[in-house]
Amino acid sequence: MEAAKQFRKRNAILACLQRATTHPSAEMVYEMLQKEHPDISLATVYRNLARFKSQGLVNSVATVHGVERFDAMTHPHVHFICTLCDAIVDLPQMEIPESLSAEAEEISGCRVQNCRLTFTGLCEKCASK
Amino acid sequence: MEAAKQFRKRNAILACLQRATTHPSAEMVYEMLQKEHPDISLATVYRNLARFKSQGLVNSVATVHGVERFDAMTHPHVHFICTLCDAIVDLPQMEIPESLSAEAEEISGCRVQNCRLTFTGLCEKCASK
DNA sequence: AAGTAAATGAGAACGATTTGCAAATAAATT
DNA sequence: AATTTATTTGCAAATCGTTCTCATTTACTT
Repeated sequence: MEAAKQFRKRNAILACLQRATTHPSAEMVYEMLQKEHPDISLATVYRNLARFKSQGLVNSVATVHGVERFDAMTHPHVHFICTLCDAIVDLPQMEIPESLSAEAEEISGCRVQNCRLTFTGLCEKCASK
Repeated sequence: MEAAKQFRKRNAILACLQRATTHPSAEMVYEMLQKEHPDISLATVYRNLARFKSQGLVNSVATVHGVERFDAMTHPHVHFICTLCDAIVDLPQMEIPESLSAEAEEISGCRVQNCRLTFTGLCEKCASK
């Protein structure tokens, strides 16, 4: 009973995402979990990310340089992506007007399920160089 | 002088993008050019898309299922992506308020260069099934 | 404890994109 | 027009993120 009970890696992956503020990629999650779970496999990270996505627990925020980035904040919000350092930050102060989706539906006849507002440019750090 | 003068493939690729309304991927551009240029190479398409992007002639609109999609309309506008058939359509009737970028800059200290508003859901065709 | 189902690790497979290199084409120079 | 130089291209190999296969381990049920 000494040996720490072996919890599912899945929980660790979700928890990692929930505490992250960096909108990490699969690889980043894998690296962040190295201390806690040195034996984790990258495949497990990918598998569980896919599962979380299909469960709606996690969203894909963007693909930056061919790398998908994730977010456990599923409530739609605004993002900023730095084109220099690839940082993705939330802009929680900005609201996406509810009315936008309705407007899009009316105009296009599409059924809108999701809305994403993303700015790109230079983040504060990179801009001040 | 009989033989048609050999124009650069580059022009054909850009022209193809400019007349396309589908926000094609590199592969789609390649296929669309088959009749006109059966000897074109996929690598050439990729190379020129990268060049156009760095020149600001073409924008990357989204990455759908790991495939990058392009647009020669560089003026920022609204897109809708169908999660069923992967179609990407413009919603030119919807405007992105200029003020949004300024607001984002004030709030975050970032330097905003670009803004993207994207809806996802079911397109008209797919919704009516 | 045995049997079944789900989760995982390791590495192979896959697919989109990039790159190296030699040949083809265009542009510049004489 | 011939020669040199720079750019563009086709092809195939390489790269890299992601997915898949399969054998093993872990959890659950009886």
